[in-house]
Amino acid sequence: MFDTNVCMDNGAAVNVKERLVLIAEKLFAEKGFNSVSVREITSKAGVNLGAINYHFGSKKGLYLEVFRARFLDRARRLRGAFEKNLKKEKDSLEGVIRSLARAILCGPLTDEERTIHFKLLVREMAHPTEAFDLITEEALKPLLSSFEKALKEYLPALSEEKMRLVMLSVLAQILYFNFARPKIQAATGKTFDEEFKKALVEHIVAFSLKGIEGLS
Amino acid sequence: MFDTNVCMDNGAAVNVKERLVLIAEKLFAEKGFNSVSVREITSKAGVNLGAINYHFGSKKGLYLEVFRARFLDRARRLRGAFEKNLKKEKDSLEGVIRSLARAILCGPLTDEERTIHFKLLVREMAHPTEAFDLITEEALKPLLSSFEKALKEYLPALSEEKMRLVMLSVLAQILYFNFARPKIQAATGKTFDEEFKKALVEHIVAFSLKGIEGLS
DNA sequence: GTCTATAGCAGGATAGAC
DNA sequence: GTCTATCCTGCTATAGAC
Repeated sequence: MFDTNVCMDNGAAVNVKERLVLIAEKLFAEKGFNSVSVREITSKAGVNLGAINYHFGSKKGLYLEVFRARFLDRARRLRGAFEKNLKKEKDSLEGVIRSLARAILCGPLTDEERTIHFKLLVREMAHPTEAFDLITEEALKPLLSSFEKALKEYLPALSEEKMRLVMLSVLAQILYFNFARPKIQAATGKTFDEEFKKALVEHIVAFSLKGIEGLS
Repeated sequence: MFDTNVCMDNGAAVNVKERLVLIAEKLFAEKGFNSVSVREITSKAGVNLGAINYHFGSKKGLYLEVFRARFLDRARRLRGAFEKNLKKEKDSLEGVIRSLARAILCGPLTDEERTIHFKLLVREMAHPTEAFDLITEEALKPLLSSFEKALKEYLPALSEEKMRLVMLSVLAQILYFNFARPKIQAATGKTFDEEFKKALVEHIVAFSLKGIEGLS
């Protein structure tokens, strides 16, 4: 009669498995793997305590599923947006930087998705688990090699080593502005609204563009 | 006869309380508060399980003591080094940036101290606890206002808002290069030795200097 | 001050009814 | 597939011997 896996939650129909992944990634991003309990996940998802072990085998299995099912999808959308931006932007170094910054900060991700995405990423970078290789191979390498290839067109003389450092400096700012919101708010006195985010994008583009040009 | 609080550990004489703080800050930095147990701390410190509650009241008390006794001391040394560098450096914007970058990355802290310091800082920025206010008021604000004051001399036209963003961009890179070592190593193929660290300093100085100049 | 023992609780995982 | 009840482990914190 009814598909008992499906229910209405905030207007979005999702089954139990999906709901667990959705709630879990929020909590894992916010507090880290060890600071989240299966009891918290299941109660917030409104499902049974045993559901995680039934569907994913273990808490760790759910954590990995978050990356397989959600993180990688977002990473692909980010990379797609970057490459689409590249074609639209004017043919310049600034165009390349702007394409990346816009893809990540104004791109296909909602504000909440972006927060989750980069908090998960930073956590894995600081304290790698089994998900680290997956992220590196399937998400970071493809995006960074696209970026590197685009940069090389305008900076043919820049050594590969400097190129890597440049990409890390840009990444550092993007990750930091997403990760350290409490500090950013304390330092600037601003709330993280759309206007402020746009100012951040402009800042990162301007700062990084000159920084990169200065190295060549 | 003997002071039973004192023992030799790797050549350094420290009492039980100090040993606990020393070991605890390493573990808290590496894994985060919730992922470290008092059993792990006491056993690695070679002291009794009850010692933490006896000396600090609770695990949280020990965590706060890490910041009061160790973090703030390092922060003061960092700020002192920055201001000392400022006097020695040539009178220029580059001198200001270099003073900060050198203070933090080649300054009074050992490599291990720097790793611990900035991992603790990033954790508090991402997920503030009671220690956050302490850090902000006693460590970050003093250093950043020194930096801001020095910058203003060479960039009188730069708005306060842009100044704040600049400082955050510089901080972002420093934090990231200290926090995301696994990723940095994966991306560059380098080990984190002295030579590589020097290259990182040079990179951050060069990248940020041009980035800042471009904004004025 | 330092130790052992243990209280008291929360964690992940599982078994078995429905 | 879902639920409840429960096992067992590990946690923080404390009490009390020495």
